[in-house]
Amino acid sequence: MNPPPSGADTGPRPKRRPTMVDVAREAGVALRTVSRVVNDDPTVGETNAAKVRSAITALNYRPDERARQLRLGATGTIGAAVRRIAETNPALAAIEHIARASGLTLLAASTDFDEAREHEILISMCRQRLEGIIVEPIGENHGYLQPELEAGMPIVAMDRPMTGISADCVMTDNAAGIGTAFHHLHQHGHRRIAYIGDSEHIYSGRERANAFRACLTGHGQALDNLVHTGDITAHRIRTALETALHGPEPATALVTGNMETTITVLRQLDPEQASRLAIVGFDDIPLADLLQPALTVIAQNTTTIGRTAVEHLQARITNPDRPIQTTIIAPNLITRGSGEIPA
Amino acid sequence: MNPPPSGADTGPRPKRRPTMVDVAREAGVALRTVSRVVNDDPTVGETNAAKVRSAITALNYRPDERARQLRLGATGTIGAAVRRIAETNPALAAIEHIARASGLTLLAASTDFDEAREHEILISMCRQRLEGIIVEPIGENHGYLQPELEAGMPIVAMDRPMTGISADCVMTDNAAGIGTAFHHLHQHGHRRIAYIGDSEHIYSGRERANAFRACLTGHGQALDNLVHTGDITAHRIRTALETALHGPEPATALVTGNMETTITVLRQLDPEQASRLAIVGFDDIPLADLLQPALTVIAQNTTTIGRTAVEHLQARITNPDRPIQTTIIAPNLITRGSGEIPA
DNA sequence: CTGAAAGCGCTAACAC
DNA sequence: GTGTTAGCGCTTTCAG
Repeated sequence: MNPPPSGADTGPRPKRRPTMVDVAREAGVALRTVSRVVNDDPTVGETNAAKVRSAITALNYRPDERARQLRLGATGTIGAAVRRIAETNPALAAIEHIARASGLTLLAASTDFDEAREHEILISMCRQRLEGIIVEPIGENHGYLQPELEAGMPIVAMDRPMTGISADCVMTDNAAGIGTAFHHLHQHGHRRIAYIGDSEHIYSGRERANAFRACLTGHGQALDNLVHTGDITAHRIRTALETALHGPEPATALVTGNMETTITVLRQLDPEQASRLAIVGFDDIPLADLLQPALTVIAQNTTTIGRTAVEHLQARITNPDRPIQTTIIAPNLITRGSGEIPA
Repeated sequence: MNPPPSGADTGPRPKRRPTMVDVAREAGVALRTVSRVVNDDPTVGETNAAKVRSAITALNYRPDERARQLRLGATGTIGAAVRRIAETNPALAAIEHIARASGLTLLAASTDFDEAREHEILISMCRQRLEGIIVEPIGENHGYLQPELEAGMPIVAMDRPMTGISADCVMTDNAAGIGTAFHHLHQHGHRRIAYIGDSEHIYSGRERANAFRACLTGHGQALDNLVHTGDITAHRIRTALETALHGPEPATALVTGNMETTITVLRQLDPEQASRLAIVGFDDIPLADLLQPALTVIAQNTTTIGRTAVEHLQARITNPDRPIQTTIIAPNLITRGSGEIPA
């Protein structure tokens, strides 16, 4: 009913943001000149530059990055599809630092361990024409990315390889890590060493379990009741622990296959047990040094992994035809106490 | 020197991705028809739709989301400028979930506790015309955002308020949390309770220290040597602990002002000390239950905070003129053992 | 040093 | 149902 407040064109400011054309009109110069000022092109007369700048502040003008990118053809952004953003992930932290140092923006999203979600995120990133994508693969079939690779979208896998397509990959040397853990416990006198790990449906779960089996047979041992894999639930872990620790030949040492397994195991152990059972966990854990005993771990070189992933991505952006590379990075043993408990 | 391989237009495929025009040509239909098919517009004949679809797969066409957004005027993306991506941050996790559920993409970046970096990220997000921004403020002066707010960019602060401008904000009730911690220890018989916290240059550090002082004076106590604030370094924490625990009237209980302080304190305590000193930490800590004694904490309702931040953002996107709101969310006491040690 | 005009890839009036 | 056409806001030849 009510008309806008009197004063024809001083009413409620229209919500449309001013564009470069508006600035040009306000400054009384050509569009081209505004563009030059905005992009710090030195070939602009000081008087005009000043007029443009004051028009910019007067109108509250901000360049639209989307239009710029559309015209330029490049987004200056790389994507990271990780399993969990917002959770400790030193590799992602490294990726962010390096991307920033290279002048790239990072668009990060969580796949949340969900294959459909991963698919959605990756396709969306492709449609946004990101310069490249780093992904911690989840799904069992990434064939749908084949067209994207062919169209020249650089994609690098981190932590596990892709399935069904061949792409660059950076990951930890799982077998070496398990070997180091086993060897360490063996050197401390343990002859019955058990392994509890993640499901063998998952690539790293499979790799690590197999590596552990190889350690056992390499030492002429049978696998009997020493290797326990599956989903990580309190119930399954408890059963595995009972089998391993209470048989006729109880294990005196334990290798846990990833961070989540390690934590679940520790929650099942009472302090007295924890002080007698030697444990080496795969993956470092925040606050591992504050536990009693402090936790000995196989720590992935997460920073190196993240850095290498960005480097591979940049190399492929520069040269799309380079051969596909897989880089395996050795983890480190960090001794803190739990792995040095004698047999 | 060498000409491209013979066969004029079958040479190495040009890197340019096909556009809608290419698809239209290939399918022998108009651009508009392709657009309709891509956007699932039902008003397309089945024969044409089929032709378009096969042209799309033949050419390996993917729509360019940037052009689409430029034309549509909306990005469907919100930004989160947090202190540390890739570190445990349940609020960020909540933001991501809700954003996704609302069909919004989340662009996350780390300010890394760096004021200049924060400035850069926020301005960049504004230039990208994100639908809105959630920020964990770092800097001491956010006046540079005033023009953005005026231009209608929705910005919500999380965890601390902005300085120098007024914007929506969601944060924890710091005073209530400190009060709860103090009261809990007091109820367990402690009469000398010390506080060690972050620098009072930081908003939450200041709020919590002041709240603790209010608790002391409210109980008729002097502040003498009981409140220690400053940067979180091992050296400063050690000094603070010595002053608090070894004076003529040693404290029997301790409130630590944030997660980092708590961890640094725990690293300074030998197990014997830890078993006698009552501690309540502000902020929950992963694995707090595995420590000995398990750590009693004031846990922020991080999920609620994240959810509320997105809700405020969406409300402001919908109605830019709504009054500015600050929401304070009470934290919870989680008793695990360390806070229930008697005096 | 500056300005007019074309076009990045897409959507949406508006004809037919 | 389908095609024509004019932009979204920017950069950039190419003339002045």
